[in-house]
Amino acid sequence: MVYHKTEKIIEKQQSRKRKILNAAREILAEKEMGSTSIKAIAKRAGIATGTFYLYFKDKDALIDVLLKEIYKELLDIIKKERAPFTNGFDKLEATMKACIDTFMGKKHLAKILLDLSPQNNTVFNTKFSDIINDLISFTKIDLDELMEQQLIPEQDTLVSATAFVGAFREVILYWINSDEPLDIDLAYKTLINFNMRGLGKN
Amino acid sequence: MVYHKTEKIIEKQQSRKRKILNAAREILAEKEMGSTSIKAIAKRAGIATGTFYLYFKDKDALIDVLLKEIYKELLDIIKKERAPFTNGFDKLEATMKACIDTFMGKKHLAKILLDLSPQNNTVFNTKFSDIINDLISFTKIDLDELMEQQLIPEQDTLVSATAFVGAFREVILYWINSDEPLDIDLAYKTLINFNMRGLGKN
DNA sequence: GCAAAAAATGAATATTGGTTCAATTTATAA
DNA sequence: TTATAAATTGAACCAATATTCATTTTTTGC
Repeated sequence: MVYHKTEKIIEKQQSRKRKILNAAREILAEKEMGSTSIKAIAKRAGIATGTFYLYFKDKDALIDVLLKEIYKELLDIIKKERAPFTNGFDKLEATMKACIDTFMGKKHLAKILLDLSPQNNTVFNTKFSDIINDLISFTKIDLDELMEQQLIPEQDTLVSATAFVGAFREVILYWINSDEPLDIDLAYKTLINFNMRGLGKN
Repeated sequence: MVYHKTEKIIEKQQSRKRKILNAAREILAEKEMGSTSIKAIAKRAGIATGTFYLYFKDKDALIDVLLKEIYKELLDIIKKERAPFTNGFDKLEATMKACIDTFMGKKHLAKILLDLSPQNNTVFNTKFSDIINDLISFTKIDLDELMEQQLIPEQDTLVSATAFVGAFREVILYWINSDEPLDIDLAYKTLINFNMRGLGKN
C-alpha cells in the first residue's frame, strides 16, 4: 500500500523548508557568525535537528540553495534597474545604485553576499567567490563595450572590473559593519564618482 | 639547584620558535586553509604537538605574533618606499607600487594579509580587520592632505580611502588566486590609474 | 478507528581540532 | 658520571558539531 502526500502536507513541508532557509539566513547574517550550526538553525526554525536532514542532504546543500537564492534576488533587482538604460555609463551607475539601495535596505543580504566570514567550509568559499567573480564578469562586459566605443581609455578591463567591484564591496562592507556615514548623500556620491572616474569617464 | 640555559640551547629554542612561525605562515597561505590546525603546524615544524605549547600560550597567541610580524614587514617596506616623496600623489603611488611588488613577490604574505579565509576564529577576524582598517586610515591621511591642498575635489575621504584599498585588495587577490595577467605592465598601470583617477586627480 | 507508511524526534555516534599531562629524553653543574 | 632540572613527546582528554538511527508521532487510505 502506497500513501500519497495530501495538498496540506505538501504545503506544510514547503513552509518548513522555507522556515529552515529563513532561519539560516538570519543566523548567517548575525554578528559573530560563530553559531551557524545545524542545531542552531533547526532550533530557530522550530524543528528537531534530525528533521533538517529530511529537507537537505547536508549542510553544504543548504548553503548551496541559500546562496543561489539570494544571489538570484540580487540579480533580478539589478536587471530591473538597468532595463531603462542603453548607455553604458548609465547602466553601470544604475547597477551601483541598485546594489547600494538593496544592500543598505537588506543588510543581512549584503552580509551574506559580500562578507566572507565563512567557516573553513570549502563549499561556502567556492560558491562565494563564484558570485564575486560573476559580478566582475558582468562589469567587464560593460567596460568592454565602453572601451569599444572609445568612451573610456585603453585599459585592462578585467583589472578595472575587479577594482570596480572591489572598491564597491569594501565600502558597502564598511557601512554594514560600522555605522553608516553621517552625510549619506556625499558618501554615495563619493563612491559612485570614485568608480566612474576610476574607469576614466570624462 | 637552578640550571641556566646555555647559549646553544637559547639559539635552538629561538630557531624552533621561528620554525613554528614559518610553518604557520606556510600553512595559512595555502589554498584551502582548512588545515590550520596546531597538529598540522607542529608537524610541519618538525615538533610534537605538545611542544607547540612550550613556545606559545595557545593558538591565538601564535596568530597574534604572526600577524603583527608580517604586518610590520609590510609597513617597513611602505615606509621606505614613500620616504623619497613629499607630494601626496607621489606618496600614494609609491605606496601602491611597494604593495604590488611586495605582494606579488611574496604571495604567502599577500594571502595572509589581504585574503580573509579566517576560521570562525574571533581573534584572527579582529586582528585581520584591524589591519585593513589601519591601511584605510593611512590612506585617508594622504587624501585629507590632498583635499586640503585642493588637489582633489571635495569628497568623503573615508569613503574614498575605503574604495581605494578595496579596489587594490580585490585586484591583488585576483592575481594571487588566479593567474597573473598576460600584459603585466598594462595591468599594473590600469590598477594604479584606476585608483588615482578615482580620487579625482586631474 | 485501524494498520501501514511517512515524517519527526533528539539522544547517541563520529569527527575534528585544541589543550593537557604522565612518561621519556636531553641538558646542566658538580 | 651522576643527580636533578628542563625540555620534549604524543597519546589521552575535552569541546564543539555534523550526522545517524531507533523510537515516537502523525498521516494516509480504508
